[in-house]
Amino acid sequence: MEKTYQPHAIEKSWYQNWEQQGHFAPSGEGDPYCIMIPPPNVTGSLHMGHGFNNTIMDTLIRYQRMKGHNTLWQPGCDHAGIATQMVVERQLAAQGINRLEMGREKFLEKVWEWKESSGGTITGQIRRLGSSVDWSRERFTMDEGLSEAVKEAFVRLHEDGLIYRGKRLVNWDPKLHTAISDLEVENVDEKGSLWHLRYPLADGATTADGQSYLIVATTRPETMLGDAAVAVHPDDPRYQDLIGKEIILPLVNRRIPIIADDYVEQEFGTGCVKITPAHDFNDYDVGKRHQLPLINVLDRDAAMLASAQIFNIDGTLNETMDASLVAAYAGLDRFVARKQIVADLDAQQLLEKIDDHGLKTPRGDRSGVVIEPWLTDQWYVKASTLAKPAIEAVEDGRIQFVPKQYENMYFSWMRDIQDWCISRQLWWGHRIPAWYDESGKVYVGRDEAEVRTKHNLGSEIALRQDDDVLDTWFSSGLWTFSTLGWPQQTDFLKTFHSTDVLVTGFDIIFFWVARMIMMTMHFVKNDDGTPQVPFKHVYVHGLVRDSLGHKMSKSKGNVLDPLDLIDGIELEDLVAKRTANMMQPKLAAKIEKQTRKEFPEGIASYGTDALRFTFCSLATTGRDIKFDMGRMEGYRNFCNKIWNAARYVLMNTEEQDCGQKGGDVELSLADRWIISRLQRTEQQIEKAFAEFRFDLAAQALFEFIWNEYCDWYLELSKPVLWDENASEAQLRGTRRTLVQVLETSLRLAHPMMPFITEEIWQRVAPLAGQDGQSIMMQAYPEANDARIDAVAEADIEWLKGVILGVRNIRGEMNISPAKHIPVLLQNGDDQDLRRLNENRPFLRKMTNLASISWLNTDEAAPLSATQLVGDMRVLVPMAGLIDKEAELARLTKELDKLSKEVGRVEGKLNNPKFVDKAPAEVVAKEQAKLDDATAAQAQLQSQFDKIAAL
RNA sequence: AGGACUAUAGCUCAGUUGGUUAGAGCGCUACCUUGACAUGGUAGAGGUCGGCAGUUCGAAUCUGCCUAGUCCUACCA
Repeated sequence: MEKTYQPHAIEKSWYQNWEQQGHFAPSGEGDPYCIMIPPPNVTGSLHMGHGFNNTIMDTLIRYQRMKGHNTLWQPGCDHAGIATQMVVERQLAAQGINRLEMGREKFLEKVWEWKESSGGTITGQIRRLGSSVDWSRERFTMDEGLSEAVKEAFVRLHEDGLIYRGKRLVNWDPKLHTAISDLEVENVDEKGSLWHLRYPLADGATTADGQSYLIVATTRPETMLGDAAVAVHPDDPRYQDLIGKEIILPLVNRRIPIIADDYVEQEFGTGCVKITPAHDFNDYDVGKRHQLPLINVLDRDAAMLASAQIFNIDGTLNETMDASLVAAYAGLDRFVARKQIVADLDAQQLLEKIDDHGLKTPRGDRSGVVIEPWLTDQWYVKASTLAKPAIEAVEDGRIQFVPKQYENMYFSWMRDIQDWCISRQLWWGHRIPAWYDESGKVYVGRDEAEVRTKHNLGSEIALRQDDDVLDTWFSSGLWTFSTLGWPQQTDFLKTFHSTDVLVTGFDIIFFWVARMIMMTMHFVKNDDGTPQVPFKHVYVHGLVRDSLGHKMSKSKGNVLDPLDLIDGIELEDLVAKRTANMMQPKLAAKIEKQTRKEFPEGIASYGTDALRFTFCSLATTGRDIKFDMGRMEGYRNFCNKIWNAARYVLMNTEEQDCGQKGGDVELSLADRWIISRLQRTEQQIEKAFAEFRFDLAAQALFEFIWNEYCDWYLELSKPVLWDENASEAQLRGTRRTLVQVLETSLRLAHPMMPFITEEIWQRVAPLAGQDGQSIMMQAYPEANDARIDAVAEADIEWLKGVILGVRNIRGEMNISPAKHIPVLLQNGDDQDLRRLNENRPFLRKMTNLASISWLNTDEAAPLSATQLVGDMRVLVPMAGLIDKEAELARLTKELDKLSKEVGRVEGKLNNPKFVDKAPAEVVAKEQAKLDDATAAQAQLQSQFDKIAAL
C-alpha cells in the first residue's frame, strides 16, 4: 500500500467494478427497501445539495443492502419544463434564432438534442459520488412510459372531477409568457413608491371636507386605466355620503362607482382604494362581490366584460383602452407607461404626492420579472379534495417527517391549499390530453381517437389538441409509482411501493412532497382499496451554505462544486470558473478577490469518502449546514488514519498465522477490550441510523477507529507482537483481533465511505477469513452482547489511567519522552496489584519506563511527582528529573480542581432538601464523588506538604 | 401579521427522558521525526451554555418574557 492515502487512485475503478458486477440492482432476496432519487434536472449539473442528498441516500441504501434487504434505489431525471426550455431558448437566441419563428416541432427537436448532449453530465457526476443507484432502471419524466402515466393520471383526475378548466386570474409571467403556480412566485421585499392620485368626483359631489376629489393611494398607478371602482370601508365615517356615487376616472374619463367593502383598511393611506379586478387578486375578489366588470383583453368577446384587460401577453399596454389614449400609451411597457401616466396625471394636477413605500414584489422564480395577475383560461387541479387523505396520512403516522417539525409546515399549507394551476404556455413538457372542436368545446381523453369514440365525433369534425403543457411538478408528483411501471401493475410496483424514505430539502416540500402524497394516494391502492402512501418517511435536510452561512449562488461567486472538493482545483481554474458567464461582469473582480483570499492555494483533492463523511457529520437535525472546509480536511485526515492503520495491520498479519485456519488462540486483555468496545460502537451506530442521525453514526465510528482502535489498541498490540517470548496462541489472538476488528470496522464504515473501505477490505478480508467479491455485498456488523466484557473495559480504564498519569507528569514537567524513567505504585489494593502484574509490559512500553515497582503500604517512597488512579498513587521520583516548584505548581492546579469539586458536592449534600428529595441513587452517587474527591485531596495535599517542606 | 427554527470554546457543531468536572473536529500553546500515520503523536490552555425571570432539591436541558439571526406562509392598496 502507498504510504499516504490517495483517493483518486482508488475511487473511479471501484465504481466501475461495482456497476459492471450488477451490485446496485435489487438482490431479489429479503424484505424490500426502496428509495426514489429526487430526479435532478436532466440538463443540470451537480451542486452541493446533490452531494449532500446523495450521500444520505447512498448511506441508507448501502446500509440496508448490507443488512440483507432487497434494495432498490431508483434513479432518473426530470425534464424541468421551464428551466430547460429557457436554456435552449437562450442558446438559440445567441444564434439569432427565435423560438416562435422556428415553430414548435423544430424547437422540440432542438430541446431533445440538447437533452441528449448534456443529459449525461449529471448522471456521470452522481457516479463520482459513489451513489449505488440501479442505473439499469434509469427513468426520465418524458420517457414513453412515464408520459403514458402522466396522460392516464390527467384523464382519470378529469373523470373524477378533480381537474377542471377555468377562467380566473393567474400569475402571469410576462417574460416567459406562461402562467405559473403560486409556489413559483417569490415575494421579494423591494423599495417602491405609494402614489396618491386624485380621482375627481362625478356630478359635483364633494367630500366631507369640501374636496371635489377622492385621493387613492396605489403602488401600481399604471393599472388605473383598468380601474372598475373605488372602494372605501363601509364604516368609514369620512365617506358615508359618497358610497354609491361615482368617480370620473382620470385620463380615461370613464364613470366608475364608489363602493363599500370591508376589505379596505381605513387606516391605510386615505382609506380609499382603487379597484382593478383584472390586475390584482384582492381586487378580483372585490370585483366579484360587487359584480364589477373585469377588464381583460383575452375576454373581449365575453359578454360579462364591459371593457378589456389593459396588458398584452408581455406586459405592454394593449389597445383596448379608450381610443383617445391609444396613441399615448398603447405598446408601452408597463413600467414605461407608469412613468408616463404619472406625468400626465401630474400635468392635470391630479397627483397629490408620492411616498416611499416598502412592498413585496411578486417575481417569477425562473424569469425574475414582476408577475402580473392576468385573466386567462387554465387547467386546475382541485387540490382540497386530494389534500384530505394526504393530511390524514401524516396525522396518523403512515407518513412521518424527520424531523417532525416539518409536519407543521406541511399541515398549515395543506389545510389551506389553493387549487393548483397545472397548465403552462410552454412547448417543452407533457402536452395536455385535451381537444377542442371549432366551437371551443373541450374533450379530454388519452388520445384523439379515444375522444372521438367516446363523444361520437365523426372525422368531419375538426379537433385541435390543447397547445399547453403540464407543470413539470405534475409528472414529478407521480414519480414514486410511474417509475415502477404504473398504470401497469408490475412486479416492481407491487414489491417496492410504498417506498421507504424520501430524502429531500425543505424547499420542495410543497412543490413536490405534498403533491406526491396527494397524487399517489389517489392513484395507488392496496388490494383492499385503501390508498398507498408514496413513502413512509420523509427525511428533510437543510440547505448547504458556504462557511459564512450565505446561500451558495453563482452571482455571489461562493459556489463550491462537489467535484472540485473531490478532485481538487487550481486557484486560477477556480477563479476562472467562478467568474465565467457572469450576468453582471462588474461582480467578477470582487468575486476573484474574495476567491483568492479564501483559497490562496486553490482546493486540495479530498476524495469522495472525505466529502461524504463530512456531509454525514454535518447532517444534524434538518437545519441548514454551513460547509466547513476545516472539518472536511479533518475527515480526509481520518481517511488517512484508516489507511495507515490498515498498513500497520497488514504489515503484521499478511503471510502470518491469524488463526483463520484454526489453532489455539489466546486473547489478551486489549483484545477482549477492543472487541467489547466494537460491540458498543455497533450498537450506537445501529441506533443512530434508525433515527436518521448520520452525524451520531459518523461520530461513533470516528471515535472508535481513531480514539480506541488506533490510539490504544494498535499501541497495545505492539508489546505482544514484538515480544520474543509471546506464545503462538497469543500472537494468533492479537493478529486475529487486529484483522477482525479492522475488517468489521470497514464494514461499519462502508455505507458512509464506500471507496476506501472497499480498497482496504479486499486485502484484509482474506486474513479475517472472509471472502466475497465486494464489501458492499457483505453483512452489516451486528453487536453481540456476549462479547461485551465489562471487566476488560474496567481493566483497560485502569491501564489508561496509569499511562495518562505518567504522561501527564512527563508533559507538565517537560521530561523528554526519550528519557527512561522509573515509576512506583503506592497505596494500591489487590485489584491494582493484579492489574499491574497482568499489564507490566504494556505499561513499560506505552510510557517508556525504565522500571515499574510496587510499594507496599509500609514501604517509604522517595520524593515524587504524583498522580492518582483511584486511591493508588502513581509516583515518578523527582531526583534529577523534576524541580520542586514545577511539581508544586502542578499539584496546586490539581488541588484547585479538587477543592472546587469538593465545595460543589458538599454544598449539595449539605442541602437537606437535596438529600430528602433527590432519588437515593443520585445522592449516593454524589456521596461517592465527595469521598473520592476528599480522599484524593488528602493524598495530594500530603504530597504537596512533603515537597513544600524541602 | 402568523408560524417555525437557531443562539453552547476563536470557528463548524454534538449534548438522548432535567442529576457530566459541559464534549468533538479545526484553530491555538509547549514538547516530540519512537520501527502504521507530521494528512502524525503527547501534554495543555480555552466556555457564568444569548439575556432576564420562573418551575425544581437540582436547569445547557422544562415554562414565560426579551434580544439577535435564519426561514416559511399570508398580505398591507
